[in-house]
Amino acid sequence: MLKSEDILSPFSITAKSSETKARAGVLYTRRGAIHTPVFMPVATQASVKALNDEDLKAMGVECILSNTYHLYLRPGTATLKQLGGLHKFMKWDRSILTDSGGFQVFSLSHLRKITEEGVLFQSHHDGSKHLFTPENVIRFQSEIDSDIWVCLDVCVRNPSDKKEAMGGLKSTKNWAERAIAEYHRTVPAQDIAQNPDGTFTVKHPLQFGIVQGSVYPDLRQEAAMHMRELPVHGYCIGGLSVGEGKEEMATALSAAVGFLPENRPRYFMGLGSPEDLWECVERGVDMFDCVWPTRTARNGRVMTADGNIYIRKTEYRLDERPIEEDCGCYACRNYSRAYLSHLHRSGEFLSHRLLSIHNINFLMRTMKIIRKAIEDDNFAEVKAQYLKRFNASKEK
RNA sequence: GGUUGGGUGGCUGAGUGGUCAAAAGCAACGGUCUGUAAAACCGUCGGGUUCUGCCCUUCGUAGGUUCAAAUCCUACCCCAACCA
Repeated sequence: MLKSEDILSPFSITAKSSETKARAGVLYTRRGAIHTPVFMPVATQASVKALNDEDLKAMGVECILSNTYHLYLRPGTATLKQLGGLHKFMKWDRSILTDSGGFQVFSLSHLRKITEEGVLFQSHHDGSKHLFTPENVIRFQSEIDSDIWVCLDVCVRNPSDKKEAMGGLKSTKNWAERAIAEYHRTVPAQDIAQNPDGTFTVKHPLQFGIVQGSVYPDLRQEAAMHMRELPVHGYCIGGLSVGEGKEEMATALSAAVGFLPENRPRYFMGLGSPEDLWECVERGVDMFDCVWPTRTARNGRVMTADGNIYIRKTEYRLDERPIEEDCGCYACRNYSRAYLSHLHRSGEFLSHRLLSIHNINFLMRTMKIIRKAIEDDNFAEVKAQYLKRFNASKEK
Protein backbone atom coordinates (compact mmCIF):
# COMPACT_ATOMS: atom_id res chain seq x y z
CA MET A 1 0.00 0.00 0.00
CA LEU A 2 1.14 3.48 -0.85
CA LYS A 3 1.93 5.91 1.91
CA SER A 4 1.01 9.53 2.22
CA GLU A 5 4.40 10.75 1.07
CA ASP A 6 4.19 8.61 -2.06
CA ILE A 7 1.61 10.84 -3.67
CA LEU A 8 1.55 14.50 -4.57
CA SER A 9 -1.33 16.77 -3.61
CA PRO A 10 -2.05 19.38 -6.27
CA PHE A 11 -2.48 22.11 -3.72
CA SER A 12 -0.35 25.18 -3.38
CA ILE A 13 -0.55 27.64 -0.56
CA THR A 14 -0.21 31.17 -1.88
CA ALA A 15 -0.61 33.23 1.28
CA LYS A 16 -0.67 32.69 5.01
CA SER A 17 -2.05 34.73 7.83
CA SER A 18 0.71 35.43 10.30
CA GLU A 19 -1.61 35.82 13.28
CA THR A 20 -3.98 32.88 12.65
CA LYS A 21 -3.92 29.50 10.94
CA ALA A 22 -5.75 30.85 7.90
CA ARG A 23 -4.20 30.27 4.53
CA ALA A 24 -5.10 30.96 0.91
CA GLY A 25 -4.22 28.62 -1.89
CA VAL A 26 -5.20 26.87 -5.06
CA LEU A 27 -6.33 23.29 -5.45
CA TYR A 28 -6.03 21.90 -8.96
CA THR A 29 -8.29 19.22 -10.36
CA ARG A 30 -8.71 17.79 -13.82
CA ARG A 31 -11.14 20.61 -14.49
CA GLY A 32 -9.22 23.57 -13.29
CA ALA A 33 -8.21 25.63 -10.34
CA ILE A 34 -10.17 26.05 -7.13
CA HIS A 35 -9.13 29.10 -5.18
CA THR A 36 -9.23 28.51 -1.46
CA PRO A 37 -10.70 29.18 1.00
CA VAL A 38 -13.59 28.13 -1.18
CA PHE A 39 -17.30 27.70 -0.78
CA MET A 40 -18.90 24.91 -2.81
CA PRO A 41 -22.65 24.99 -3.38
CA VAL A 42 -24.46 21.69 -2.97
CA ALA A 43 -26.01 19.83 -5.91
CA THR A 44 -27.08 16.66 -4.14
CA GLN A 45 -29.19 15.32 -6.97
CA ALA A 46 -27.14 16.72 -9.84
CA SER A 47 -28.63 20.16 -9.41
CA VAL A 48 -27.92 23.13 -7.21
CA LYS A 49 -31.60 23.49 -6.47
CA ALA A 50 -33.24 26.16 -8.61
CA LEU A 51 -30.01 27.15 -10.38
CA ASN A 52 -28.24 26.21 -13.58
CA ASP A 53 -24.62 26.22 -14.70
CA GLU A 54 -24.75 29.77 -16.02
CA ASP A 55 -26.07 31.12 -12.73
CA LEU A 56 -23.23 29.41 -10.88
CA LYS A 57 -20.53 30.48 -13.29
CA ALA A 58 -21.70 34.08 -13.18
CA MET A 59 -21.03 33.98 -9.44
CA GLY A 60 -17.59 32.49 -9.83
CA VAL A 61 -18.40 29.05 -8.48
CA GLU A 62 -15.41 26.79 -9.13
CA CYS A 63 -16.57 23.55 -7.57
CA ILE A 64 -19.88 22.05 -6.57
CA LEU A 65 -20.78 19.10 -4.42
CA SER A 66 -22.91 16.16 -5.43
CA ASN A 67 -23.86 12.99 -3.63
CA THR A 68 -23.03 9.37 -4.36
CA TYR A 69 -25.90 7.90 -2.36
CA HIS A 70 -28.51 10.01 -4.10
CA LEU A 71 -27.05 9.62 -7.58
CA TYR A 72 -26.66 5.89 -7.10
CA LEU A 73 -30.38 5.58 -6.35
CA ARG A 74 -31.43 8.03 -9.04
CA PRO A 75 -30.65 8.12 -11.91
CA GLY A 76 -28.14 5.36 -11.08
CA THR A 77 -24.39 5.59 -11.36
CA ALA A 78 -24.28 3.04 -14.18
CA THR A 79 -26.75 5.20 -16.05
CA LEU A 80 -24.56 8.23 -15.49
CA LYS A 81 -21.57 6.35 -16.81
CA GLN A 82 -23.51 5.33 -19.88
CA LEU A 83 -24.53 8.95 -20.42
CA GLY A 84 -20.95 10.16 -20.29
CA GLY A 85 -20.62 11.09 -16.65
CA LEU A 86 -22.14 13.67 -14.35
CA HIS A 87 -20.44 16.71 -15.89
CA LYS A 88 -21.93 16.14 -19.29
CA PHE A 89 -25.24 15.02 -17.79
CA MET A 90 -25.76 18.22 -15.81
CA LYS A 91 -23.79 20.53 -18.11
CA TRP A 92 -21.17 21.54 -15.59
CA ASP A 93 -17.59 21.66 -16.78
CA ARG A 94 -15.92 22.84 -13.60
CA SER A 95 -15.00 20.65 -10.64
CA ILE A 96 -17.37 18.35 -8.83
CA LEU A 97 -16.72 16.81 -5.46
CA THR A 98 -18.90 13.86 -4.56
CA ASP A 99 -19.84 13.06 -1.00
CA SER A 100 -19.81 9.36 -0.28
CA GLY A 101 -23.17 8.77 1.40
CA GLY A 102 -21.58 8.99 4.83
CA PHE A 103 -23.83 11.89 5.69
CA GLN A 104 -26.86 9.76 4.87
CA VAL A 105 -25.61 7.31 7.51
CA PHE A 106 -26.52 10.17 9.83
CA SER A 107 -29.46 11.86 8.15
CA LEU A 108 -31.20 8.63 7.13
CA SER A 109 -30.14 6.70 10.21
CA HIS A 110 -33.53 5.02 10.54
CA LEU A 111 -33.13 3.55 7.06
CA ARG A 112 -29.73 1.98 7.38
CA LYS A 113 -27.80 -0.68 9.19
CA ILE A 114 -24.06 -0.49 9.72
CA THR A 115 -22.12 -3.71 9.42
CA GLU A 116 -18.44 -4.39 9.24
CA GLU A 117 -18.70 -4.68 5.51
CA GLY A 118 -20.48 -1.39 4.93
CA VAL A 119 -23.87 0.27 5.22
CA LEU A 120 -27.07 -1.42 4.22
CA PHE A 121 -29.46 1.32 3.13
CA GLN A 122 -33.14 0.96 2.56
CA SER A 123 -33.91 3.34 -0.28
CA HIS A 124 -35.93 6.35 0.85
CA HIS A 125 -37.67 6.21 -2.53
CA ASP A 126 -38.96 2.66 -2.73
CA GLY A 127 -37.67 0.74 0.28
CA SER A 128 -35.35 -1.45 -1.78
CA LYS A 129 -32.14 -2.51 -0.07
CA HIS A 130 -28.66 -1.51 -1.18
CA LEU A 131 -25.32 -2.32 0.35
CA PHE A 132 -22.81 0.51 0.25
CA THR A 133 -19.25 -0.59 0.90
CA PRO A 134 -16.07 1.48 0.95
CA GLU A 135 -15.08 -0.23 -2.27
CA ASN A 136 -18.28 0.08 -4.26
CA VAL A 137 -18.72 3.71 -3.21
CA ILE A 138 -15.36 4.39 -4.91
CA ARG A 139 -16.62 2.53 -7.95
CA PHE A 140 -19.83 4.58 -7.95
CA GLN A 141 -17.83 7.80 -7.85
CA SER A 142 -15.75 6.49 -10.73
CA GLU A 143 -18.96 5.94 -12.69
CA ILE A 144 -20.19 9.39 -11.77
CA ASP A 145 -16.76 10.57 -12.89
CA SER A 146 -16.50 13.35 -10.36
CA ASP A 147 -13.19 15.14 -9.74
CA ILE A 148 -12.80 14.73 -6.01
CA TRP A 149 -13.83 11.49 -4.38
CA VAL A 150 -14.54 10.92 -0.74
CA CYS A 151 -14.34 7.81 1.43
CA LEU A 152 -17.44 6.21 2.86
CA ASP A 153 -17.50 7.18 6.54
CA VAL A 154 -19.75 6.95 9.55
CA CYS A 155 -21.09 10.31 10.58
CA VAL A 156 -22.30 9.81 14.14
CA ARG A 157 -25.14 11.79 15.63
CA ASN A 158 -24.75 14.45 18.25
CA PRO A 159 -24.70 13.96 21.11
CA SER A 160 -22.89 10.64 20.95
CA ASP A 161 -21.27 9.10 23.96
CA LYS A 162 -17.65 8.22 23.62
CA LYS A 163 -18.35 4.56 22.97
CA GLU A 164 -20.58 5.39 20.04
CA ALA A 165 -18.11 7.94 18.72
CA MET A 166 -15.32 5.38 18.97
CA GLY A 167 -17.40 2.83 17.13
CA GLY A 168 -18.05 5.28 14.31
CA LEU A 169 -14.41 6.23 14.15
CA LYS A 170 -13.30 2.62 14.07
CA SER A 171 -15.44 1.91 11.02
CA THR A 172 -14.41 5.19 9.40
CA LYS A 173 -10.71 4.36 9.80
CA ASN A 174 -11.09 0.82 8.63
CA TRP A 175 -13.23 1.80 5.68
CA ALA A 176 -10.86 4.61 4.75
CA GLU A 177 -8.06 2.11 4.28
CA ARG A 178 -10.28 -0.05 2.12
CA ALA A 179 -11.64 2.89 0.11
CA ILE A 180 -8.22 4.40 -0.49
CA ALA A 181 -6.84 1.04 -1.56
CA GLU A 182 -9.74 0.78 -3.99
CA TYR A 183 -9.03 4.31 -5.26
CA HIS A 184 -5.44 3.40 -6.04
CA ARG A 185 -6.58 0.25 -7.82
CA THR A 186 -8.98 2.39 -9.87
CA VAL A 187 -6.37 5.09 -10.49
CA PRO A 188 -3.21 2.98 -10.54
CA ALA A 189 -0.78 5.58 -11.81
CA GLN A 190 -0.79 8.96 -10.12
CA ASP A 191 -0.42 11.56 -12.82
CA ILE A 192 -0.09 14.87 -11.06
CA ALA A 193 2.71 17.21 -12.00
CA GLN A 194 3.75 20.56 -10.70
CA ASN A 195 4.56 23.03 -13.48
CA PRO A 196 7.39 25.54 -13.37
CA ASP A 197 4.92 28.34 -12.63
CA GLY A 198 3.74 26.53 -9.53
CA THR A 199 0.43 25.33 -10.95
CA PHE A 200 -0.39 21.66 -11.19
CA THR A 201 -1.53 19.48 -14.03
CA VAL A 202 -3.87 16.77 -12.84
CA LYS A 203 -5.01 13.93 -15.08
CA HIS A 204 -7.37 11.97 -12.83
CA PRO A 205 -9.76 12.34 -9.92
CA LEU A 206 -8.43 13.16 -6.46
CA GLN A 207 -9.17 11.24 -3.31
CA PHE A 208 -9.97 12.76 0.07
CA GLY A 209 -10.12 10.95 3.39
CA ILE A 210 -12.45 11.84 6.24
CA VAL A 211 -11.53 12.61 9.82
CA GLN A 212 -14.23 11.69 12.33
CA GLY A 213 -14.24 11.52 16.15
CA SER A 214 -17.38 13.47 17.14
CA VAL A 215 -16.67 16.22 19.66
CA TYR A 216 -13.86 14.37 21.43
CA PRO A 217 -10.46 16.01 20.89
CA ASP A 218 -8.53 12.82 21.58
CA LEU A 219 -10.60 10.92 19.01
CA ARG A 220 -10.13 13.74 16.50
CA GLN A 221 -6.41 13.54 17.08
CA GLU A 222 -6.42 9.79 16.67
CA ALA A 223 -8.41 10.14 13.44
CA ALA A 224 -6.13 12.83 12.03
CA MET A 225 -2.98 10.92 12.90
CA HIS A 226 -4.36 7.85 11.20
CA MET A 227 -5.49 9.75 8.13
CA ARG A 228 -2.27 11.68 7.67
CA GLU A 229 -0.47 8.42 6.97
CA LEU A 230 -2.81 7.43 4.15
CA PRO A 231 -2.21 8.32 0.50
CA VAL A 232 -4.92 10.93 -0.06
CA HIS A 233 -4.84 14.38 -1.64
CA GLY A 234 -6.86 16.14 1.00
CA TYR A 235 -8.73 15.78 4.25
CA CYS A 236 -12.39 16.13 5.08
CA ILE A 237 -13.45 17.06 8.57
CA GLY A 238 -16.76 15.27 8.99
CA GLY A 239 -19.27 14.75 11.74
CA LEU A 240 -19.36 18.35 12.93
CA SER A 241 -22.08 20.96 12.64
CA VAL A 242 -24.59 18.23 13.44
CA GLY A 243 -26.02 19.93 16.51
CA GLU A 244 -23.03 20.37 18.81
CA GLY A 245 -22.25 23.78 20.27
CA LYS A 246 -19.93 26.27 18.58
CA GLU A 247 -17.23 25.76 21.15
CA GLU A 248 -17.30 22.00 20.95
CA MET A 249 -17.13 22.32 17.19
CA ALA A 250 -14.14 24.63 17.31
CA THR A 251 -12.32 22.44 19.82
CA ALA A 252 -12.87 19.28 17.83
CA LEU A 253 -11.86 21.03 14.62
CA SER A 254 -8.66 22.40 16.08
CA ALA A 255 -7.81 19.02 17.54
CA ALA A 256 -8.05 17.50 14.07
CA VAL A 257 -6.36 20.25 12.09
CA GLY A 258 -3.48 20.32 14.51
CA PHE A 259 -2.44 16.87 13.35
CA LEU A 260 -3.02 17.24 9.65
CA PRO A 261 -0.21 18.10 7.26
CA GLU A 262 0.10 21.73 6.24
CA ASN A 263 0.40 21.20 2.54
CA ARG A 264 -2.84 19.41 1.76
CA PRO A 265 -6.30 20.91 1.69
CA ARG A 266 -8.71 20.60 4.58
CA TYR A 267 -12.38 20.50 3.88
CA PHE A 268 -15.02 21.09 6.54
CA MET A 269 -18.04 19.14 5.41
CA GLY A 270 -21.36 20.90 5.72
CA LEU A 271 -20.63 24.36 6.98
CA GLY A 272 -21.81 27.59 5.50
CA SER A 273 -23.01 30.37 7.77
CA PRO A 274 -20.80 33.44 7.40
CA GLU A 275 -19.72 33.37 11.04
CA ASP A 276 -18.74 29.72 10.78
CA LEU A 277 -16.72 30.32 7.64
CA TRP A 278 -14.62 32.97 9.35
CA GLU A 279 -14.14 30.89 12.46
CA CYS A 280 -13.06 27.80 10.57
CA VAL A 281 -10.83 29.50 8.03
CA GLU A 282 -9.13 31.05 11.03
CA ARG A 283 -8.52 27.53 12.29
CA GLY A 284 -6.97 26.38 9.04
CA VAL A 285 -9.84 25.13 6.89
CA ASP A 286 -9.66 25.57 3.11
CA MET A 287 -12.89 24.20 1.72
CA PHE A 288 -16.55 24.32 2.67
CA ASP A 289 -19.84 23.14 1.32
CA CYS A 290 -23.26 23.79 2.66
CA VAL A 291 -26.93 23.53 1.94
CA TRP A 292 -27.44 26.68 3.98
CA PRO A 293 -27.51 29.37 1.27
CA THR A 294 -29.87 27.46 -1.00
CA ARG A 295 -32.16 25.92 1.59
CA THR A 296 -32.62 29.09 3.58
CA ALA A 297 -33.20 30.98 0.33
CA ARG A 298 -36.06 28.66 -0.54
CA ASN A 299 -37.40 29.32 2.93
CA GLY A 300 -37.19 33.07 2.44
CA ARG A 301 -34.14 33.86 4.55
CA VAL A 302 -31.56 36.06 2.89
CA MET A 303 -28.06 37.00 3.96
CA THR A 304 -26.81 40.58 3.90
CA ALA A 305 -23.70 42.29 5.19
CA ASP A 306 -25.91 43.62 7.97
CA GLY A 307 -27.25 40.22 8.98
CA ASN A 308 -29.98 37.92 7.78
CA ILE A 309 -33.38 39.17 6.73
CA TYR A 310 -36.66 37.36 6.18
CA ILE A 311 -37.90 38.54 2.83
CA ARG A 312 -41.59 37.88 3.61
CA LYS A 313 -41.68 40.38 6.43
CA THR A 314 -44.32 43.05 6.20
CA GLU A 315 -41.68 45.76 6.17
CA TYR A 316 -40.44 44.68 2.73
CA ARG A 317 -43.81 44.83 1.00
CA LEU A 318 -43.19 48.33 -0.28
CA ASP A 319 -39.41 48.32 -0.14
CA GLU A 320 -38.12 49.24 -3.57
CA ARG A 321 -34.45 48.74 -2.71
CA PRO A 322 -32.61 45.61 -3.79
CA ILE A 323 -31.67 43.12 -1.05
CA GLU A 324 -28.27 44.82 -0.97
CA GLU A 325 -27.37 48.01 -2.81
CA ASP A 326 -23.78 47.00 -3.53
CA CYS A 327 -24.30 43.30 -4.16
CA GLY A 328 -24.17 42.99 -7.93
CA CYS A 329 -25.84 39.58 -8.12
CA TYR A 330 -28.53 39.05 -10.72
CA ALA A 331 -31.29 39.41 -8.14
CA CYS A 332 -29.95 42.62 -6.67
CA ARG A 333 -29.24 44.16 -10.05
CA ASN A 334 -32.77 43.60 -11.26
CA TYR A 335 -35.34 43.21 -8.52
CA SER A 336 -36.69 44.98 -5.47
CA ARG A 337 -37.27 43.55 -2.02
CA ALA A 338 -40.96 44.28 -2.59
CA TYR A 339 -41.00 42.03 -5.65
CA LEU A 340 -38.97 39.28 -4.00
CA SER A 341 -41.22 39.45 -0.96
CA HIS A 342 -44.24 39.09 -3.18
CA LEU A 343 -42.70 36.18 -5.08
CA HIS A 344 -41.93 34.30 -1.91
CA ARG A 345 -45.35 34.89 -0.39
CA SER A 346 -46.90 33.73 -3.61
CA GLY A 347 -44.84 30.56 -3.68
CA GLU A 348 -43.38 31.44 -7.05
CA PHE A 349 -40.43 29.33 -8.22
CA LEU A 350 -38.62 32.44 -9.31
CA SER A 351 -38.13 33.45 -5.69
CA HIS A 352 -36.20 30.24 -5.09
CA ARG A 353 -33.91 31.00 -7.97
CA LEU A 354 -33.37 34.67 -7.22
CA LEU A 355 -32.88 34.26 -3.48
CA SER A 356 -30.56 31.27 -4.01
CA ILE A 357 -28.51 33.33 -6.43
CA HIS A 358 -28.23 36.09 -3.90
CA ASN A 359 -27.27 33.82 -1.01
CA ILE A 360 -24.65 31.88 -2.94
CA ASN A 361 -23.26 35.09 -4.35
CA PHE A 362 -23.15 36.47 -0.85
CA LEU A 363 -21.02 33.55 0.31
CA MET A 364 -18.81 33.80 -2.76
CA ARG A 365 -18.25 37.47 -1.94
CA THR A 366 -17.54 36.58 1.66
CA MET A 367 -14.91 34.07 0.56
CA LYS A 368 -13.31 36.74 -1.60
CA ILE A 369 -13.13 39.07 1.38
CA ILE A 370 -11.63 36.26 3.43
CA ARG A 371 -9.04 35.42 0.78
CA LYS A 372 -8.05 39.05 0.42
CA ALA A 373 -7.72 39.40 4.19
CA ILE A 374 -5.32 36.46 4.19
CA GLU A 375 -3.36 37.90 1.30
CA ASP A 376 -3.23 41.32 2.95
CA ASP A 377 -2.44 39.61 6.24
CA ASN A 378 -5.08 41.50 8.20
CA PHE A 379 -7.38 38.56 8.79
CA ALA A 380 -8.29 39.26 12.41
CA GLU A 381 -9.06 42.89 11.74
CA VAL A 382 -11.22 42.25 8.69
CA LYS A 383 -12.97 39.37 10.41
CA ALA A 384 -13.84 41.57 13.39
CA GLN A 385 -15.19 44.31 11.13
CA TYR A 386 -17.21 41.90 9.04
CA LEU A 387 -18.76 40.11 11.99
CA LYS A 388 -19.43 43.29 13.89
CA ARG A 389 -21.48 44.60 11.01
CA PHE A 390 -23.07 41.23 10.29
CA ASN A 391 -24.17 40.82 13.89
CA ALA A 392 -25.03 44.45 14.61
CA SER A 393 -28.74 43.99 14.01
CA LYS A 394 -28.86 41.03 16.42
CA GLU A 395 -27.35 42.95 19.29
CA LYS A 396 -30.16 45.45 19.53
C1' G B 1 -94.80 39.25 -3.59
C1' G B 2 -94.12 33.73 -2.57
C1' U B 3 -91.22 29.09 -1.61
C1' U B 4 -86.80 26.86 -0.11
C1' G B 5 -81.91 27.08 1.68
C1' G B 6 -78.57 30.04 4.27
C1' G B 7 -75.98 34.09 7.38
C1' U B 8 -69.95 31.06 12.34
C1' G B 9 -63.40 34.29 14.00
C1' G B 10 -59.34 38.09 7.78
C1' C B 11 -61.26 34.08 4.04
C1' U B 12 -63.21 28.99 3.08
C1' G B 13 -65.78 25.92 6.27
C1' A B 14 -67.14 22.12 10.59
C1' G B 15 -70.23 22.39 14.67
C1' U B 16 -77.30 21.71 15.65
C1' G B 17 -78.49 22.43 24.04
C1' G B 18 -73.43 21.60 28.21
C1' U B 19 -66.69 18.39 26.98
C1' C B 20 -67.15 25.73 22.45
C1' A B 21 -63.26 31.16 22.50
C1' A B 22 -65.69 27.47 18.66
C1' A B 23 -62.62 21.52 14.25
C1' A B 24 -59.93 21.77 9.75
C1' G B 25 -57.66 24.30 5.68
C1' C B 26 -55.91 28.99 3.78
C1' A B 27 -53.98 33.76 4.71
C1' A B 28 -51.29 36.61 8.30
C1' C B 29 -47.43 36.95 12.04
C1' G B 30 -42.97 34.93 14.50
C1' G B 31 -39.15 31.16 14.55
C1' U B 32 -35.94 26.93 12.88
C1' C B 33 -32.75 25.35 9.01
C1' U B 34 -25.07 23.95 8.38
C1' G B 35 -21.39 16.73 3.81
C1' U B 36 -30.43 18.28 1.37
C1' A B 37 -35.70 12.47 2.66
C1' A B 38 -36.73 20.17 2.91
C1' A B 39 -40.57 25.09 -2.52
C1' A B 40 -39.67 21.71 4.56
C1' C B 41 -40.73 22.02 9.65
C1' C B 42 -42.31 24.36 14.48
C1' G B 43 -45.10 28.07 17.11
C1' U B 44 -48.92 32.19 17.45
C1' C B 45 -53.37 33.47 15.45
C1' G B 46 -60.91 37.62 19.59
C1' G B 47 -59.19 40.85 23.88
C1' G B 48 -57.02 41.21 28.80
C1' U B 49 -54.17 38.94 32.44
C1' U B 50 -50.90 37.62 38.44
C1' C B 51 -50.99 32.51 32.12
C1' U B 52 -50.63 24.27 32.54
C1' G B 53 -55.22 29.15 35.35
C1' C B 54 -58.72 33.34 35.51
C1' C B 55 -61.81 37.40 33.48
C1' C B 56 -64.34 39.97 29.41
C1' U B 57 -66.50 40.10 24.49
C1' U B 58 -67.95 36.88 20.32
C1' C B 59 -71.19 32.53 15.89
C1' G B 60 -76.56 38.47 11.06
C1' U B 61 -79.71 41.99 14.70
C1' A B 62 -83.11 42.30 18.84
C1' G B 63 -85.83 39.73 22.28
C1' G B 64 -87.23 34.99 24.66
C1' U B 65 -87.03 29.65 26.65
C1' U B 66 -83.38 27.04 29.83
C1' C B 67 -79.41 25.83 35.54
C1' A B 68 -76.88 26.19 30.56
C1' A B 69 -77.75 28.63 23.63
C1' A B 70 -73.46 29.22 17.81
C1' U B 71 -77.08 25.30 18.63
C1' C B 72 -84.36 25.75 20.58
C1' C B 73 -88.51 29.77 19.92
C1' U B 74 -90.26 34.80 18.00
C1' A B 75 -89.60 39.16 15.14
C1' C B 76 -86.65 41.81 12.00
C1' C B 77 -82.44 42.60 8.48
C1' C B 78 -79.42 40.54 4.69
C1' C B 79 -77.81 36.73 0.86
C1' A B 80 -78.69 32.70 -2.84
C1' A B 81 -81.72 29.63 -5.93
C1' C B 82 -86.37 28.84 -7.81
C1' C B 83 -91.62 30.39 -8.61
C1' A B 84 -94.83 34.59 -9.93
